[in-house]
Order: sequence, then structure tokens, then C-alpha cells
Amino acid sequence: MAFGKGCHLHLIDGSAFIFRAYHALPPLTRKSDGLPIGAVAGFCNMLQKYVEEAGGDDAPTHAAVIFDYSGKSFRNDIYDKYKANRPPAPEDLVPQFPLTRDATKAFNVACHEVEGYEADDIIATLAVQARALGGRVTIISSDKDLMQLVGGGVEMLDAMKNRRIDRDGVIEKFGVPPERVVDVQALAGDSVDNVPGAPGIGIKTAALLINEFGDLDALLSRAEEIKQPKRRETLIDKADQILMSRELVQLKEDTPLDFTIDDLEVHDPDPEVLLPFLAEMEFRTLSKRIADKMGVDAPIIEDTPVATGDDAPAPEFPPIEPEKYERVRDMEALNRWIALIEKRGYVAIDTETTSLNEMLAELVGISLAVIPGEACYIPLTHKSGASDDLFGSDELAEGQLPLQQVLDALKPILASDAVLKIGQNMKYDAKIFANYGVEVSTIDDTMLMSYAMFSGIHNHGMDALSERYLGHEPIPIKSLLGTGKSAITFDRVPIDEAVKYAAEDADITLRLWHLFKPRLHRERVTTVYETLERPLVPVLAEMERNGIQVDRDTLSRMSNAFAQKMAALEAELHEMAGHEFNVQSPAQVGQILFDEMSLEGGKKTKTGQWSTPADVLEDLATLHDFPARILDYRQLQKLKSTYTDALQTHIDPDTGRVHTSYVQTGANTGRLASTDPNLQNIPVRTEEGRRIREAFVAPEGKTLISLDYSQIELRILAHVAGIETMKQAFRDGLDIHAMTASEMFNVPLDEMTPEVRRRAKAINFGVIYGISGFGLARNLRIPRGEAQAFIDEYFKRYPGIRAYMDDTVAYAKEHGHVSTLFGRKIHTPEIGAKGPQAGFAKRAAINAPIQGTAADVIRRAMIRMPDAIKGQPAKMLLQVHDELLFEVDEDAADQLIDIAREVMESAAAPAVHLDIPLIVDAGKGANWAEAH
DNA sequence: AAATTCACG
DNA sequence: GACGTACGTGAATTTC
Repeated sequence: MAFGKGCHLHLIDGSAFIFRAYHALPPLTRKSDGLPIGAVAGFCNMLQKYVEEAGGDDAPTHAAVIFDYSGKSFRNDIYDKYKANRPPAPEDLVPQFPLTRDATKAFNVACHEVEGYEADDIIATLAVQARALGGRVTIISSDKDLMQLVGGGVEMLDAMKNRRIDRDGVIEKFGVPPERVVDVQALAGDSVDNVPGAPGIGIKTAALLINEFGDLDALLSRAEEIKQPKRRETLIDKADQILMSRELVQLKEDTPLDFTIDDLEVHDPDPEVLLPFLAEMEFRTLSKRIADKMGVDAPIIEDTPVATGDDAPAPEFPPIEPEKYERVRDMEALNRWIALIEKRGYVAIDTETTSLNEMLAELVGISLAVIPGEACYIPLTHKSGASDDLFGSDELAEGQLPLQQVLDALKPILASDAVLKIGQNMKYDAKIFANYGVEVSTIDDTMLMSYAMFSGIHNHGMDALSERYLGHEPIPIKSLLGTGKSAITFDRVPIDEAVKYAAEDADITLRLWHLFKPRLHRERVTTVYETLERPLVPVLAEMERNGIQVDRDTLSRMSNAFAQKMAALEAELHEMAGHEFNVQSPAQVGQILFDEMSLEGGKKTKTGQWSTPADVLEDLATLHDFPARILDYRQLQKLKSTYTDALQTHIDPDTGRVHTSYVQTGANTGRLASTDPNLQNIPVRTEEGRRIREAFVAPEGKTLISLDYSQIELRILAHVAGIETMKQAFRDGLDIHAMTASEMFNVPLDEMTPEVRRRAKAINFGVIYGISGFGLARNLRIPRGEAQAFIDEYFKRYPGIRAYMDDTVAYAKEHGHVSTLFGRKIHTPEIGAKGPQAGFAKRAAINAPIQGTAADVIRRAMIRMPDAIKGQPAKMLLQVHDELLFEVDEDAADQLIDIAREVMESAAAPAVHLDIPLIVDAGKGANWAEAH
């Protein structure tokens, strides 16, 4: 088919794909010979995903992957330093460049490069040709240099963010339409590509000038008219340099091509070509997935034994075939399964229920798997009648074993230490069984294995793990339950459908376990999994089931009081504005502040709205009452909606208590997350907010105990960075912030002022986060230079800190991860990124070992706690990162404090010896406000 | 569903 | 003088 009207050309920026793939994946090597293939693997995955998703209405009729020609381009003739400061490609990436070309051809996608030109020039030439022929073009890239091509049927697609960039998108980025982009780039230059541009002029200023004068030529010829003397001089003096820069950024639209657009027509991949290539690369998962999609047999990839010998071969699994799973209808079948499980000693298990909230959930069915490909589902309480019948019958469907009979039969297995129960998020299933009085002992959890091995690389949900490691997309739960208001509960799902879905989950979990279990050792995280993850599951399950008593009346009274104050404030604010408006809308508040009242200092968000966060309003509050009242209103609104109102809805009707849910894989660093509701962010910093904690109470005769680690992160920093003065201060029990202030500002401790101490405290905290002059300046509201001077002084006083930071970043770059003192690995795939992400990645890498070590410490304390307080009339209720909250009989409170404090303070030992003491502060009271 | 804001350590 | 910044979370609300 000749390219023309109605055709759609996709142009993929090959280099972008390669680099993205290289940085996204760990440095994989081909097993048989050690050839680095991580980038090729990622490239193939992205290409496969692209081929899959490119279908539908918007499917391309023509497509090509365009590569840069390695070596110099015509731009080096214009300017010899063009791209001269680019570092060479990483050593292990170089051999992968030709392989990515091979991969593209193997997928039967056109693949082109032209000597002496860059990929962008070829893309530009093809885009212009395609546009002239009346077709549409999508450029798959996020490179801003390509934005000059947008418009007239040409769009860009940022595949990472899945965002289309059209003419408006370009204007948002450059402040000018696509046809003026080169003018702006010529002025602004590009430090990455070494395009000089006009010194002192960035994109913002450039756009301003171009918009004022129309285009670059007009600007240069009328440069005399520019008011700012510096700018005027630059533009006059550097005119030649600017024109040359334009030549550098202007893409060639007449690149000589030895092919035509018609040659780029889309073809399906040929399995005879693609699969052998994937086999040669030894991509097991991918070739399997693609073979499945194509309906052919996956190639057999021989396992090559590796010299080290600890690299167990990946197990071979039969295909996943949901229609083959068994439905258990009678005791004979169930007993057969039980016998098989006892013989094997392990079983993958999954429960289906009526709710994600374990406290309310009722058991609907249980699935089991012992051998990959063989799984069963035991339906228990499915209702009869069609699932689409709104008034579906409440009678039980036929052919189900009685719930209690099944539980009784499974109980010995579930409670037996001799049978390992394997689950994905077993805490959920264990809590469900606990609701029926059935204890689940000895578990393994594939979600936690993934977390221990891959934290920071990807998420750990079953669907994602299945796709990634088994190349299989599980049946979506939504396909059974639907979404939104019309969603049904699992007991209304027809049993035949439920069998496929539920048994598949158990089968997948079992397969993941077979893959992950041996790999834990290879990834050197067996100890992390065994000591910090697995034993925490029953502890968290118990805490969640304990819940904490919350007094509804207290919350309700507070809500009413807040509502009254808010109504009064709202009227006052409308009065001040001179008209009614939605006080809760940042957009409208911003408009009033910065447009109507013309206050200074406003910034826009990336969507072009005025930004009105609290720190901005706080600055404005010194000038005007309006922002001050907005702040008041917002605080009340937050307290009411998120806390006093919402918490009431979370009080369990049966227990009268609030049961949060902890997500063990919630934070990459090892911290927990708390959801539904989040009880880790109950207000405490303001007096008004802190009163909400008065609603968290101990029942009659009991008292709440709060124990929290004092300065744990700073102590860990002092330890890992080896700051002797700081460590000594902690040993001596000094005020650490005052001590820092004294060292830095040469003020004796007895002359310390609160202000000086406050600054030192901000720096101490800042260091933990990977401090910057900008961040500290904003926090302390001091000039940036002053903040930078403080930081410089700090580093001078504590050179170990700078060394720690540099070493940590270097380690992350070399290994792709950082570690806590207890061996937890936090992967840092973005550490090699360019641009602003680089800063984020570095700070995250600096912070992760500190935050993560503190998280590991409290986990160890929590894991030991149940044994330590056994026999005490006490329950552990909540964890808030460095705090544990208990409920205990009043007369046993002091004893509990002694026991729990000892466990917490000694939690690092014996695995790690810290050079500083861990100190725990304790409090008790009738409610959380008093105890804290 | 994304963006904005704000609660906590 | 251009760029973008403290680290880690979850939830409610508005806006698209």
C-alpha cells in the first residue's frame, strides 16, 4: 500500500528506547557466555509492548525504528565541539547496540540509520514527507529536539509517561509554537549537546524575546531595541554564535534516504525469525510469552550450567490453562487434595471473599495448588442465580461443601508446622482464616519475596509479577466483578468462572514461589526475607485485628465545632473577596490572590494554575488577612474531612474499634504504610490537630502506652558516617541540635539561642534527606547563599557526612542498589539518569540506608515483642515508623514500659552493633494525646 | 484519573 | 544566570 491520506506513520526513536531499557533493568548477562544483554532484553520488552498496544483504531499502517549513526554527524563540521562533552556509552552497553538493530529486524519492524546524520534528522525527513503525502505521524520519543516537527498531523508520544504532545504541549514546554522552537533553542542553547546559544539566556527568556519580536531573524536585526543592557549586548555580540546554534538544532528535512516511506509498511512478526532470535538471546520468559501470543510452541532454550554452581536452572512450567483446573464438589475430592498436600509438605493457597476489608470479609471459596498447572477451587458460599440479577437469590448454589466441614478438614494442614502455606499477601488470607478461628502457621509469601529482592525495581502485586516473571496475564478480577456501582461481590460470581480465576491465582502463586525461593539466595536477601519480612506477617495481622478504640462522640463533637468555624470563615472570606467562591478550590483562591488582589510572589503549577500551597500563603499572610484566613480554613477542612469525619466511618460496628491495614511492601525503604484508614498521619504538630488524638482511647481499666525512638535516624547517620563528635554527644545524652549549633556557629552551649538551635536542627534533618542549599533556604526562609554557607560549614565540621554521601551515591551507581545495615537492598534504577531526576535519585539513595535501617530496627523490635509481652495483660496496637502504641491493664503499665523499652532499645543486636545507644521515650495516658 | 494540597515520621 | 530540588508515605478534594 502506498503511503498517503488515511495512513499513519509511527517513528520510534531507537536510542531513547535503548537507554531507557539499559537504565531500567539490572545488568543481565546471557547465561551461556556472559554477554551483557540487559538493554536488549528491555528493548525487546518495550518493542513487544509497543507492537501489542499499537493495535486498535489508531494502529499505524507504517512504522520504523530510527537509530543514530555511531560516529560524527554533519553537525560536527558546523561546530567541532557539538556533543563533545557527552560521556562515552557504558562499556557493557556498547556490544548491545548492534543487537538492538537485530532485535528490531527480528520483530519485522523497519530499522534505519544514515551515515553522517542523527536519528532526529531521519525522523524529521520522514515526518515532512509523510505530512506532504497527507498522512498522520506519531513520533515515539520524549526528546525536546523533535518538538519542532509537531503540528499538521504530526504528534509526539512520550511512551514512558504515555502522554501525547501536540501543538499545545509544545507551547507549554517552550512557550512558543513548534515553528519557533528552533529559534528558542538557538538562543537558550543546550548544555547536554554542547550547543552554545546565547550566554545567560534560558528557555523562558528566549521565549519571551521570540514572542516579542516574532522570530529570531527579526530579533537579531532589531537587537538595539532590547531594553536590558546585558541582553542587548549579548544578542549583538553573539549573533554569529546564535545563528550557528540555530543551524545545529535545526533538523535536516532532506536527509538522503536509501528507502521510501512505502518500505515502512507494517508487517506481523514472523515466528520463524523472531523466536530463534529470542532463543539465541536466551530470553525465556519473553519467548514464551510471544510464542503463546502467536499460538506456536516456545523454543527450547538449553540451560547452560554456570561455573559458580549456585545458579539453579529456571524450572520448566507447563502452560497456564484455567479450563483444566478442578472444582472440588465432595469430600472425596477434598481428601485427595489433602493427602497430596501432606505428602508434598507445601501448598499454595488463596482465599476468595466478599470484601477487601478483612474484618468484614466473609469466606466464599478456597483455592489450592501443589503442582504447577494443577490447581483446584473449593466453592463454599457462592449464591445461586445469575450474577447480573440485581435481586440475585440469597440461597446457596448447588454443589458446594459446607464451609465448616471444609475448614475442619483443612485445619490440620493450616495449623501444621510440617506443611508450608504459600500465598501472595498471606496476611490477608491468614486474617480471613483467623475470623473463623483457624490459625495459619508457617507461611511463605511471594509478595514479600519480591519485595526483599526487587524493592525499587517494580511493584509486587500478583498481576505484575505474573506478567513479568511468568509472561502470563492473569484473568482480571474486574472481568468477574465489574467496576464502580454495578460491581458485585465474589459470592455472586458463577462458580465455573470462579474456578478458573481463583485456581489460577493459586497456580500462579505456586509458580512464582518456585522461581523466587531459590533466587532469594542468589540475590543475597535470604536473611532479610527470613528475619525482617516473613516473621512480621503474623505480628501485623494481630495488630490489625486488635485495632484501637476510637470514641465516636468525641469525633462527632469536633466535627460539629469545625463545621461552625468553617462556615464563619467562609462568609468572612467571601466578604474579603467581594464575591462568592469555592474556598476549597486552589485555582479560585489563586485567582483571587494573584489576579484580583494582585499580590506578588505567586507561582504557577505545571498545569498553568496559580499555586497556593501553605508556605506561599504563610508568606502572604504577613501582608494580608485573606491568605491567613484561607490557611485557617484549610486546616479545619483537613481535620474535619480526613480525620473527625472519615475516622467515624472506619469504626468497626462489631468491635467499636478502628482496624488499619499495614502494607508491608508499602515503602521501598522498608517502612510500613498504613491504609484504610491511615493511622500513621494522625495530627500532632498543631494544638488543634493534636486534640484528635484524644478520641483514640483505652477501654475502661486499661491505659495506652506510647514508646518512640529518640532521634533514631540521626543516630544511625552518626553511626554509618562515623561522626565521632556526634556519636559522643549521643553517648553523653546531649541535646544533639544544640551541640551541632555550638560546633557550627562557635556558640558555647550555655549561650545557645533558640534561633541558632533551630537552624542547626533544620540542617541535621536536611542532611538525612540529601540536603541542598535551595531546600534548606526554603525551609529556614533565608537567602540561598546563606543556607549554602551553613551547609559548607557543616560539611567542614563533619567531613564524614560528605564522604558518606559520596560513597553511597558511588555505590548505588556501581551496584544499582544501596543497603541498610541489616542487608535490606533498595534498588536505585534511576541513579544514572540525566537531568532533574538525577538529583532525586541521588537524594533518595542517600536517604534510603538511613530511613531503611531505622525501619529494620523497629521491625526487629516488633517481631520480638509478642514473645516478650507474653503473659502481660497487653496488646500491641499501632506502629508509626519510630513509635509503638500499646494497650495494657492500668496496673501493669509501668512493667510493660520496662519490657517494651528493653526490646526496642536492644533491637539492633546481635545482628548489628551500633556505636551509639538507641534511646526510647515512653508515655502513658487514657488517650493517645496523653500517652504521646 | 490526574493534579493539588496537607497530615505524619 | 539557566534549571530543579530536601526523604518516605496516604487521603480528600477539585478539575479534567
